[in-house]
Amino acid sequence: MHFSSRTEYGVKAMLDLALHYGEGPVPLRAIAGRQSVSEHYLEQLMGALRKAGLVASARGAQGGYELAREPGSITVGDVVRALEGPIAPLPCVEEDGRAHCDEIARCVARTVWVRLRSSMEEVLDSTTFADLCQKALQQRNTGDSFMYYI
Amino acid sequence: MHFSSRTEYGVKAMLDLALHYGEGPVPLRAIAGRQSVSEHYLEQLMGALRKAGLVASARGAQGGYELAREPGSITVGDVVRALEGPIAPLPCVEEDGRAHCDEIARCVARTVWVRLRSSMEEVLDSTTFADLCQKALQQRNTGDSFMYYI
DNA sequence: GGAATCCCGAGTGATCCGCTGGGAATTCGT
DNA sequence: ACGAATTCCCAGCGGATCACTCGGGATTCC
Repeated sequence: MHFSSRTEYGVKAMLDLALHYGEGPVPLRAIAGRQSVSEHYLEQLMGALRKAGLVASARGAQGGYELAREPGSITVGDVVRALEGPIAPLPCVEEDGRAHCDEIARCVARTVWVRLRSSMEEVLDSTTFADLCQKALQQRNTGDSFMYYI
Repeated sequence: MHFSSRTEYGVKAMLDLALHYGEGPVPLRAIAGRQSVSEHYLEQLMGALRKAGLVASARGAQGGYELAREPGSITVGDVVRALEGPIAPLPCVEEDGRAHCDEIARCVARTVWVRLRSSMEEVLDSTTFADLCQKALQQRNTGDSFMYYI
């Protein structure tokens, strides 16, 4: 049970953008280099993030990506949903109605998955990229060796 | 991001066994029938659960499976780990040391995954099959139409 | 015009999932 | 002793998804 690495890379990229928020568009090449991810692969993820309205893109020379809103209003959950689909440990507890299981009303096992989903959403939706930025800067200031995200 | 249906079926099967705890071995066929799962497929899952020490098996006629311990001492987390491996949203936050990422100490994104893992474990490890049994019986008593698990 | 970008779709090898099949070993009832 | 009921084990398999790569088109700045 893992999120795919799309999500891992996507969150890293978004954090990178958050750390450069307000400085104009950041080209993919720069992000890919800092995060050691294939530029071409990252491109696909950014496409999804753009369609989800989380990043804005500028084409042409001096173009690139930037956050579509301020870091404090974008959560990790937003990114996960954009890249991975609805957050749900099993199909039968996805939020959109499609049941996929006709025993929903009286399925006892399902109560566990519902609680699990809530608890996952609580963590993911309560963490914004502003929070992560702050943590990153803190880490940089306490002279903690070297900062990964420049 | 879903658990595989191994887990879904496995939890249902374990709950079935829990509801028949103390009545001697339950044959696979009975479980498979009640839970509408392929008997042969369920067999594989039970193999994993047996190796994890969660169920005991009796071969031959009148054989079958039963919980290896009392329902109150087996959690949903136990079953998930037996069928799905360590609970971790990303490989880099698996409990056994294997890092897979050399930036662990200063990777800010990782803190989110760690918190997520904890929160998932908290839910899964705090739910025992005795709890689920109780919920199932409650539901049966409140005349809630019909009980799925007989 | 030319370089730097984003944009898009197609292809690919590996891996896993969900399931099926066949058959051996074990145990119980008669 | 026999046969039915069961667990056990291994092997295969079609489809899906993942993590990429490749190639090329469109756009924008200098």
